[in-house]
Amino acid sequence: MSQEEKSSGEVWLESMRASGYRLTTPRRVIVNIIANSGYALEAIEIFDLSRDEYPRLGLVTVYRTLEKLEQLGLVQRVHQPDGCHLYLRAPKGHEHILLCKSCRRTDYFRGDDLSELIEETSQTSGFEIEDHWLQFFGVCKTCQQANHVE
Amino acid sequence: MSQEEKSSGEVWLESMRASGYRLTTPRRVIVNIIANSGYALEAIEIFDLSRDEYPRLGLVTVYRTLEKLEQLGLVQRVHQPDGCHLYLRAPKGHEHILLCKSCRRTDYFRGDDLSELIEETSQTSGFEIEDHWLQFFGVCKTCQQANHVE
DNA sequence: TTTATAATGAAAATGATTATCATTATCATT
DNA sequence: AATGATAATGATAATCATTTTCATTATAAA
Repeated sequence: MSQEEKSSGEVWLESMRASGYRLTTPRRVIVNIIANSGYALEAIEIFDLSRDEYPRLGLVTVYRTLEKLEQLGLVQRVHQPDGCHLYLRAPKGHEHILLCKSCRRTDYFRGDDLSELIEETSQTSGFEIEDHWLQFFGVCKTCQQANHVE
Repeated sequence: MSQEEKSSGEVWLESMRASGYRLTTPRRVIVNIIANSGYALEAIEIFDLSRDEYPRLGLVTVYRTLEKLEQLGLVQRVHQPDGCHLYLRAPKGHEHILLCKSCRRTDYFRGDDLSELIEETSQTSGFEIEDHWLQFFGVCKTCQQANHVE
């Protein structure tokens, strides 16, 4: 909690470097856009926002960078009932995602320990359960107010 | 539990009719494919399976029928970490989806009552939570065995 | 510096989904 | 059973997100 503290973006870049990826300007720009956004973004939105800083960026590089960040567990591709392929900071530890349906604002919450239910469901179904999703969808405070005015 | 019992397909078709949709051969065929499948299917797979029974079916009709079945809450579009747009029978009541990553076999489980967590998260975040997803992903018994043989 | 090669971006290709529109089928009414 | 309004269909074309290809450029280790 001093000036020494690293931003998420810096941490992500270090993580990429540690995995043997080269640090390039396109990657720096893309990473910072996502790490500093409180919203789930489409690839094309990340592209547009990044080009404000680095106009000769190619859309392909956005896709390639997203792919790597996803593999490193830093970014999560988000799926929603009525669409998919939005990207946001991956939840840490036992966090889960809370997403505004209207503006795609992102929040994270800590929830039930699902390990018991997972164990129980494994037994009953015979499945070996490897992943789980617990996601909430709703309307954030700002969008609730916006809709009231009408 | 007699011969009188209606198959899921028949129930879905009645529900479509009740909503004012006409009952057509393409719809009957598509509905039965999905209702009787234990797997989450892609649109193109539903198309191929349906054409065994009704060869002049158009792919567009599959998409249109899926859209309606989804609106009626009978079919759910499934999203997975590494892809989306698979279709399966929607979970009923408090059921949740369990999906095999390997063969897309579908199962359903009953789980935690999330209402308390939802209430609590609403308070903390200020979000008005409207929907939630609890999904498990794993490997079904059959695929576990298949992988052992090698 | 130099150099091997990872990364980039432009362009083309692909593939899933959607829109258009003339034709056909359903079903309420006769 | 026949009629007719119109919902539904399917062929085709259009759209749009994502991926592939490949010549050029930038990174970072030596």
